[in-house]
Amino acid sequence: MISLSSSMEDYLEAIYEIEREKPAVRVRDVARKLGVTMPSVNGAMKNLEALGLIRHGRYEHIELTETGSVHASRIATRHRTILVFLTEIIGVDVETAESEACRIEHVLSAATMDKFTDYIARNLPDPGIEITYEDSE
Amino acid sequence: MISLSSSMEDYLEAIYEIEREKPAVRVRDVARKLGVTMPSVNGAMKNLEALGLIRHGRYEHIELTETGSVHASRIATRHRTILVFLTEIIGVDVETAESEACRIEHVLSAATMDKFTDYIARNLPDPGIEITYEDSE
DNA sequence: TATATTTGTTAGCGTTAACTAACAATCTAT
DNA sequence: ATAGATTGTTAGTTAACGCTAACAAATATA
Repeated sequence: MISLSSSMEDYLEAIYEIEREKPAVRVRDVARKLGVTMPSVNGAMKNLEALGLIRHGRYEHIELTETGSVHASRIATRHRTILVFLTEIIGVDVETAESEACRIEHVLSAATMDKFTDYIARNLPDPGIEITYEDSE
Repeated sequence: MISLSSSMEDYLEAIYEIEREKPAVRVRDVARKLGVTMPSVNGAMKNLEALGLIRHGRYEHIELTETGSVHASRIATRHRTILVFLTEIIGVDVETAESEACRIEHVLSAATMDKFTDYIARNLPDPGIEITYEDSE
């Protein structure tokens, strides 16, 4: 099981999101999305490439590998879960929730995440949200 | 408003807790509680002293200042709130919740903490009502 | 009291991860 | 085709924060 730092998880997640927004992911996009400089992205990309999570030729665009994609989507799911939880259940405003989800997503165990998912499924006040969970009733 | 790193908050909180367990707080105690070496504690103490949050003479015991105490108790309260939330509401086991509370406590805004407190107050399982927050099948 | 053990400190190193400055490649538009 | 803008890279710095090794003070004990 690959274990990544919060920082590397952020990069991976950013790439994953940009992949869904644009035809190609470039260093510049990642830098912009995360609010860091391009050299920082460059260093991180070397790191993620060494871990087999992305492919990135010099001056080329960035791609997630299969493994990288699996990891990234796991992180993205955590993010969404925490976001829904904070906004829909706890009542935190979207902006705050967004920024706090970014940090919480790195610190919860898989087991706790599952409990969150279950709890949300059973307690969502408004069932008409675009994410559907299993019927628990 | 003083802003501390997660690491410094951990040290402050540890001192606060040890103060309630023992007559004097020593470098050794903090090191043991946080699972770091004494030199690490030493460095952190210099840091916290420079910030006016503790007093610590060479080879002497460690004390929280008034400001330090206020900060530390705020962190401790966050910790307890998150712990209660994870165990009582979400149903995470105490051990996992303890370790995750340690990390979440550093990343939530005061506003979000308030929402959590409110939510807990409104949703703490009441012995008189049949609410299940664990999978009870 | 002298020595051993425990506790505290200092110095110096390694890692992570950000940054700036300078340089290189690529792309765009004339 | 080439000048200028944009994007990417490299090198080197900085800061936080952990560590080990070595030394110093304090405490306990023979």
